[in-house]
Amino acid sequence: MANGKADTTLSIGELATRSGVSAEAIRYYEREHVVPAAARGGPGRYRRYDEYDVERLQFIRRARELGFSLDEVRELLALNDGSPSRPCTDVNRIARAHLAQVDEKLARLGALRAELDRVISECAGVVPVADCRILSALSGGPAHER
Amino acid sequence: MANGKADTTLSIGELATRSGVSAEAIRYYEREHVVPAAARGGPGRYRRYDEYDVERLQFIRRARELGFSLDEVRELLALNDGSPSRPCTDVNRIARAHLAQVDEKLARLGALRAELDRVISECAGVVPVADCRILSALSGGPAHER
DNA sequence: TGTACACCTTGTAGTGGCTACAAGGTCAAC
DNA sequence: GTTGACCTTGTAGCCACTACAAGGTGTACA
Repeated sequence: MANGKADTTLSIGELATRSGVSAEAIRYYEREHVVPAAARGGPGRYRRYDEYDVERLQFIRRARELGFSLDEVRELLALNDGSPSRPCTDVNRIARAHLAQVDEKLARLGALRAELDRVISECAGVVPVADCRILSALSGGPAHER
Repeated sequence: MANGKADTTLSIGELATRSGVSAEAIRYYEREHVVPAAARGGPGRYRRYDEYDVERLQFIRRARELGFSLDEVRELLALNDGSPSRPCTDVNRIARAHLAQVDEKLARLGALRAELDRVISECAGVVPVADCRILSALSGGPAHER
């Protein structure tokens, strides 16, 4: 209570600046129960935050940057808040499942990229539209697709 | 007019089956002016289609599978419909710009994947939550992030 | 001719994770 | 007291659909 850190209070705009999460996103997280409803301190009815909230939002931002969904972020936060002596099996499960999803997305995008590249490479861009290999590929050209 | 192909008429459901595009998506494309409003033929007011529409929808489906946006699809269709003797410069431009976007997305996703993998590899999943490297990385661990 | 039933119609809401307003309220400083 | 920056809630928009509701139509068969 007297640690000189937790009793600084911040507005949502200050929290936004400090955490790197926009004020609108913070309100959105509150609506979506990713973070609890902020206390409305002081004389008025504005949301008030402290250093703990800065850390929390930074946690969320980093998780989002790694591509975790808000559902996953909620779970990770709950695990982070839970019993500190429990093994981090669930954290690992969530992270590995997410990695697997990212790998899938990469594989799909890589295949798409290869196909797109193949289609493009057949066309120099100077022939008449009627002979364009890109368009003929999309029209069901002979090269692939069945 | 008497080529035995163009005068077969199809319902939206049949077009969906033949083109591989759902009936709901076809109606959506009509609303979004990706395809023109269908004729309402026959005795009632149902949409009627022909073989030409099957080809059109297949074109759209293939372009979508390659990740082109509906805006890009509209442009590609217009070029495909335009003067057949014009050079396919614009087709090439659209396709190459799209490829560049895909490459960007791949690079970002690859970097994210590497970072996620790094974070995960530091944690065997059996240590207490309090010592979990995944959570400490998200909390602003010492390894990176600033 | 009746009727069952598959299919179609339009319109609306939801997806994810926000962003971008609009219209008005509050706070702090001067 | 007044300015002006900041905050409030609520709503709409993004993308490319999907899903559903409530009702209309087409056709096959009895």
